[in-house]
Amino acid sequence: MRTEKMPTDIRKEQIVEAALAILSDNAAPKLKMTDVARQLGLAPSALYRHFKNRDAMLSAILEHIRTMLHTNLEKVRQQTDNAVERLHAMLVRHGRLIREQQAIPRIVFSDEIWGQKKERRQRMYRIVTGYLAEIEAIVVEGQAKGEIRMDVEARVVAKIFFGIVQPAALLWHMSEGDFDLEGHINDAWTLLLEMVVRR
Amino acid sequence: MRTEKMPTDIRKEQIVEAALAILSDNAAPKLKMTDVARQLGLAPSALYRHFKNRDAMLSAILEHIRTMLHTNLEKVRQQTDNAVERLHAMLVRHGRLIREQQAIPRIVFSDEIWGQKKERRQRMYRIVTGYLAEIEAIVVEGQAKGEIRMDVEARVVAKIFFGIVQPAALLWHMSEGDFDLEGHINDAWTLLLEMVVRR
DNA sequence: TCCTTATGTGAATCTGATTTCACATTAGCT
DNA sequence: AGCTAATGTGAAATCAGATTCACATAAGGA
Repeated sequence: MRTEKMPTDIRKEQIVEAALAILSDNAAPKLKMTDVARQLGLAPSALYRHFKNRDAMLSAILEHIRTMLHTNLEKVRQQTDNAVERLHAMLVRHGRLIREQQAIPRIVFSDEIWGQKKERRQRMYRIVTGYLAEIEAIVVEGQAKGEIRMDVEARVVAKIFFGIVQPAALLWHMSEGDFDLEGHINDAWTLLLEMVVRR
Repeated sequence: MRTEKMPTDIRKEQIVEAALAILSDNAAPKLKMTDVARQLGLAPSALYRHFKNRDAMLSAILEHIRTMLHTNLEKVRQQTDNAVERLHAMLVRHGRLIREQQAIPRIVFSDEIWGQKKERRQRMYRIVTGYLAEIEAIVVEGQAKGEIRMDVEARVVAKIFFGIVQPAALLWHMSEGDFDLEGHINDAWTLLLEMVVRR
């Protein structure tokens, strides 16, 4: 295997992506430096040229996930102006994300997060609540434009949204793809829709 | 510390409970044999008198959790006959469970489950789906008695229920108790109620 | 009470992973 | 082309935690 030298900024990206790929692969229990290195055809020690240690690498991964979520949201915002449609689009996209990026729930729930570093848990908490806040914002805008009924609290809708997506990820995961992801999302959407637009 | 000899059936119980206690303690990252032993004032090696290995111990813990969930449900069934009240009672109890037994989400999400053993993941999947099935049953009974509208699928209600409880656990956890658990459950209940009884 | 066996112990071992280090190579600048 | 700093490597050090084992002890039945 040919392993070229890479400028560290690119290599860092590659490492993060390799890590996500590994985590998305159902077989992988815990993220090992060795595995990440192999994925790139590098020696484990090479990783330390780019990250101080495993911990720093994990931080970079977290950041990458945050960005993915945010980007997702931006795209939906551009895709349509209507709040209800936006919520739906978010759900659908999230379904895809769950399929393709199993890494996300994997990380969110992993011991890495819950372990030692209180700091990391807080970081994750901020990512999640930040995401919720963005969804909430969509709802609030929708309410202002009369697309969404006023008497449900936006904050609650956001949490319900989260509540659709998160267990779906979990169940899909546990079932090794057996769980009917789309079905669940459709069902949930029907109810959410009714909840949000009807009186 | 005085450490008496214990018949293995009692000791097993103690070990499982010690493990849960450790996991419920926010400080604990991963469940270490050493920690479990210390909690009981035993030498680590003593644990191996009661469980073949760490893995067997984890299995016992899973089983214990399954029992807890099931017991919870049984109590609610006895508490009231009305399906809607039952759902509410379940929510409230679950809130308590989240507070007191942080161990449960901890285990459910842990690497222990997702790691190596496919078998264990399946076991967990069965526990969760079993629980969902029981909630679904409550809904179905409620529908038969006219307490719950017929045109929402029981299966979906069960998942929504799960969707209320699970993210709550996660957020409460991440926030180190800062997250407004009761508020969330109340809000969610209001919506669920409307969804389930209104047309 | 005596014996047998289950339970407990501490030290040693095994395992699997992260990390460090001295050395090699390549990229890219002048 | 030649130099230098950045990147990569393999072997070895380190670490943490699970597990084993030979030995100790106490519980409970005969």
